[in-house]
This record gives sequence, C-alpha cells and structure tokens, in this order.
Amino acid sequence: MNQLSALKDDDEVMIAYGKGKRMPLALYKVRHSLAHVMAQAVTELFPQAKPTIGPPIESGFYYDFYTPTPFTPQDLERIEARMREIVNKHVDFVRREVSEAEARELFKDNPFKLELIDGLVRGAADEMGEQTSAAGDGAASVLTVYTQDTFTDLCRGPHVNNTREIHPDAFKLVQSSSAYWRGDEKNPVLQRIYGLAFHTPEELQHHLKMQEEARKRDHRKLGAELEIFMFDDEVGPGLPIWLPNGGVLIEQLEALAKKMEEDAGYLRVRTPHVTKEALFVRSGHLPYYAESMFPPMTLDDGERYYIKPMNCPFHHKIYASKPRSYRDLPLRLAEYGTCYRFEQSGELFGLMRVRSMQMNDAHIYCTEEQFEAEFLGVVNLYLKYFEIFGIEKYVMRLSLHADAGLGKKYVDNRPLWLKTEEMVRRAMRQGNVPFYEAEDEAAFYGPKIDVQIYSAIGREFTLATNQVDFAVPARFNLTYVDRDGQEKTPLCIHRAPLGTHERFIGFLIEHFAGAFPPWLAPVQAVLIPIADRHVEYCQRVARQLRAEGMRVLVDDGPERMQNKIRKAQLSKIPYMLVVGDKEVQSEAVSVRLRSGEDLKSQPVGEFAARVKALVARYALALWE
RNA sequence: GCCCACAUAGCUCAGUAGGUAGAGCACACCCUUGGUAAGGGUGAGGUCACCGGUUCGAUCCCGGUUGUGGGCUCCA
Repeated sequence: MNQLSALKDDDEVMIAYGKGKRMPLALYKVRHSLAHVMAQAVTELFPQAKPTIGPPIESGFYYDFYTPTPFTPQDLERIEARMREIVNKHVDFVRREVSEAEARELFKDNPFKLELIDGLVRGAADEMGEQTSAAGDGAASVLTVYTQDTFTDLCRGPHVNNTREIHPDAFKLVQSSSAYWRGDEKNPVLQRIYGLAFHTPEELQHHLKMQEEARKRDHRKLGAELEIFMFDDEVGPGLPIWLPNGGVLIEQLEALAKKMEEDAGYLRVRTPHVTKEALFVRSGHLPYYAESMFPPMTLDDGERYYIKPMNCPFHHKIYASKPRSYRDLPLRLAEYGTCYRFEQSGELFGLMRVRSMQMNDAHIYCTEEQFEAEFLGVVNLYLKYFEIFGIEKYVMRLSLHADAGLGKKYVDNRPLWLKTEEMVRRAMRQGNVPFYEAEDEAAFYGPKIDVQIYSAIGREFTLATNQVDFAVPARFNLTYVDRDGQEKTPLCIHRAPLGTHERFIGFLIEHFAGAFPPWLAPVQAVLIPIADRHVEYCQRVARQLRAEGMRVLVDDGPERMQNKIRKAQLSKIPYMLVVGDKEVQSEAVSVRLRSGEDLKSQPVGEFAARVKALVARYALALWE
C-alpha cells in the first residue's frame, strides 16, 4: 500500500482492479479520485446519503450510496456540476494513517464503513471486498483515510495529489442504477452512480463515439433490422423466435459443426425434451439445479416431468444402454439438443441470455489414459472454429474448485479434484494453449476450461465450456471393462465449443456487424433487373445459381435500380448482381460487392464458381 | 428475483396544460423503364401495451399487470 502511494505517476505502471483487470496507475488515480469527488458532491447535495464503496472501473468509476431515494437524471446533472466545481477548486488529496479507534469515530454514522473497518482489522478484505494480498493473514495494523476539501473517506489509495490533475471536461456521469451491498441480493439495496473518466476530453469524446458505434452493432438492433430473430409477448420472455434469415444461420452453423464433429469421430444422437423427475434426481440436478429449471409438469398419475436444462443425463443413458469395453472408448456423443433453463427475468438479455437454447453439445467418455488427448482435441476444435470465424480475442480460463466449497458447491473429494485439475493443466500446457487459473469457478462435478470471447463492441461473455466430470458417471453407474477384465468408471468430458445457437449467433451478429461472410449470409446474392424486360433473365440466372447451391433472390419490385441497391446494401447482402441489356446479351451479371466495389460484368458461370470456392473454404473475404 | 426508467402505426419518433392522434421510412395502387446507396403521386395502417381507479370525459393523472432497457447476481 505504502509503496503504491510512493510510486510516481506513470502510465507505464499498471495497477490491478476488478477481477484480473489492469489499468495505468495514472488513470486509476484520476478515476479513483473522481469517485471521492463524486461522494463529496453527493453527500453535500444529499446529506442523508451514506457513501459505501467507489472503485475505478473499465472506463471510469462508480460509487454506491445508501440512500432512501434513488437518484434521478436531474440529480446526476447537479452532482456532475458540483463535482466540476470541486475539481476546479484545485484541492489537495491528503493521506493520513489512523488508528482503528479513530477510524471508528470518524465513520460512526456509517454502518457500511464500519463493516469495512471490521474487515480490514480482521485482515480479511479490503475496501473493495477483495482479499488483501499485501497484509497476508495478519490484521491490517494501519488504516488510511484520504481527505479532499471537506470530504474524508476510508481508502487505501492511491489518489492524485491535487484535483488540478483531473481535467474538468474529461469526465461525465452517465447513469444511476441499483446494486446490492457486497453484491448480495440479501443485503440492502444501494444506489450506484456510474461515471466515465479519462485524462483528456478527446479521450472521453472518443469513448462516447465508440459507444455510439457499439449501439449500431448491438445484436438486438441488428437482429430486428436484418430479420434474424424476434421476441413476442405472447410467446414469453427469453424465448427467441428464429425468422427465416436466422434459420439459415442456424442451418449453416449446424452443417459446419456436424462436418467438424464427423471428422473428429463424434456420433450424433437425439434425445427427448421432457423427462421424468427420476433422471434429474440421479444426475444431481435436482434439487441442486432446480432453481434454474422450469417447474415440473404433473401428470394425472402423479408422475412429475421436467423439461431438460441439459443433455448430459440422456447421453449417460445412451452410454449405459449396453456394456462397454475399453475398446469402445473414447465414445463421443454429440447432439444439437434444445434445452430450457428458467433464468431469472432480470438476467435475460437479447440472444445472449435466454430461456430456450440449442446447445452444440457433446459428451466424450474416455479412460484416464485417453483424457489428455481427448481434452486437447476439444481445445483444438475450439481453435479451429476461432480461425474460421476470425475470432482473435479470446481468453481461456481454467476454473478450479475451492476447498471451502467441498461438500457444498463441489463434490466432496479433494484428491480427485487435485488430480483432475492437474490433468487439465497438463493437457493445456502440452498443447501450448495459453490460459489462466481461477479458483472457485468450477462446475460441481469437476474443473473446466471456460472460453471468454469479446464481441467487436467489447461485450465479454463465456462462449463455451470444456468440463471434466469425474463424479456423475459414477452416479449413473457408468462402467467399462478394461483390459484386465476389471470394471472401471470412465471420465466424461462435457463440451460445447459453439456454446448455444442463441449466444453464438448473438455474438456473430456483433462480430460481423451483421455483414456475414458469404458462406453464412442468409441471402448471398440479389439479382437486380434494371428494367422490367430483364426480370425474366434474372429469374433464369437465379434458378441457375440456386442449382449451384447458392441462396439468391430476385428484386423485381417497381423501384429504380439505385433504390434496390440501397435496400440490398442495408440488408448487408454480399453480392448485388445488376442486370441490363448488356448482361442479358452476354449471359453475364454485373457484380457489385457489399463493400461498394463495382466489379463490372462477368459471365454467370465465372461468378458462381468464384463464390462457390469462397464458400467451400468458409472464407471471410467477399472476393479473391 | 431486486432497484430504477421506459411502452404512441411494421420501424424510428412527434404530440395532447385531460376533449379518443401525426411525420418520415416501410407497405398497397398508379405514373415513371431508370446502369451501381432513396424518381413522383395517391392510399391504407393505431382500443396510444394490458387491467382497474379518479373524472362529465383518460393515450395523458393514480394503482396494478405484462414486456423491454440499464444495473446487481449467475451462466452457454
């Protein structure tokens, strides 16, 4: 802590914040200091508001207040104006070490700060609620407070020395919302105010512009504009309906996945959407996962049926359908199974978080000796997909158990955890796949590799998991007869490299901004007749191209050609094929690319061959 | 689930100090047959999300419901 405050302002020095993120120290100080300035402004304007915590984050900062009335947009304007006054007063930030008693006296009216002090004194957590690494397990002997102007806050710092280091026009309060104290919904509700903050007004403007761009790429907006999917009140929240264009995307993705899985030795199966309660009791989903499941249907005879939230128990049944020999392993069962999960209403988010989802699911049953190769095979499958889709930014996380959760969150078998975690770690190192480790993030039955990807607009989410299951096969009495004649329990690898159709297509929409590569585009080409007399020829060419496997439309509407080009352009159709007298005479089409490039007339056959070649190798380019 | 905000034509949005609504785009029809991002005209479209309350009268005010958005939390 002390060393931190002593560091020189330097954009080269990175400081950690949040979970596993870093930002330049200088920026951290500006943002953190602005959080304090905001707290001062808020407590001045709303004396009943009690400050709790306020850290720097990705693009700025926030501060949570305990207050009887939420902040209105007008309040934010007043607070921001007051902050600007404080910043312009060029006040010092003064650090002071205080004793526990003094700290308790200073914050005696603020139960949240007192709770933080309790934590700090015990050495358990710092003011962000995170483990203190510096203090080890010893209690923090010294507490620090920072004072600027009239406001004093419990804080480990560091801060700017004086608010003149903060540009008064490089920050902006953007929104208020609620948050729970310590992120726990059992705790009191706090009001959080978010602010953006940078070194210069230009950086702030740039950020705002990027956000504007991001809104344009939002899959919810593009999904509606491009007629990919829709929601309907009478169908229900979180239940997407795929429109014809979305249907094509799904068909193409499934075709790709089936081909890849066939090459990798998977067998395709299909299983029911509803099942008796007993299956999920055996799998451990009931009652453990009951919260995320739709409530059961009770039949006349009292039997309860559930709609499936996962495919695995069915695949286990398929494994168990006959005796297995080590010669049968690895057994790889794949299914694009539709699952239903009862996500909390507040969790639903476009296609990214839904209640009905089609999973690119498979389970691999293998022996311990086969594990490494199988696990790596799956990871490599991921990497192949990333290449096809041009996904360059991704992070793999090895999610481990935590001893504290054994028997509660996690299957109570520490040695097996350590062993399987090491197996995964070794497989990843063996394959030279970079990853980082995170404790207490595992599935209840085993460790996993989570793949985080980032859509073009910076939205981060878990695309896929690759999980090791050392517990559930035993619950299903899955066995194989090994070489030595002994019955053994196989390991099971759960994997879903493309996650779900819903999330993956949501991601792809943002990744490509709706401009899908030719192999994936719902409509690949639109034929545009210049005059009515060219329509017949267009229809003939369309039939020809469809026979070649292309997805083609003819725009025979009454508008002018320019208007049709514009419509096709807005629909992000890769190829616009303009047809006039010249083309009709020479069995040609005039090719215009979505990029705006005019490639002039060329023979229909040549165009078709060119596109077919691009499609066959899943090319991202429009023309080569 | 919780806190806050929002809900007007297929879409994007105006509007009414409470007297049942309007534009642009899209759609239909007519004219125009035009060579690489919007030709012109005419017309049709709305129980102002739903259910209650206040009022002579509610799209507008109040309450509830549903949905959506921004967060908290969790996950594919």
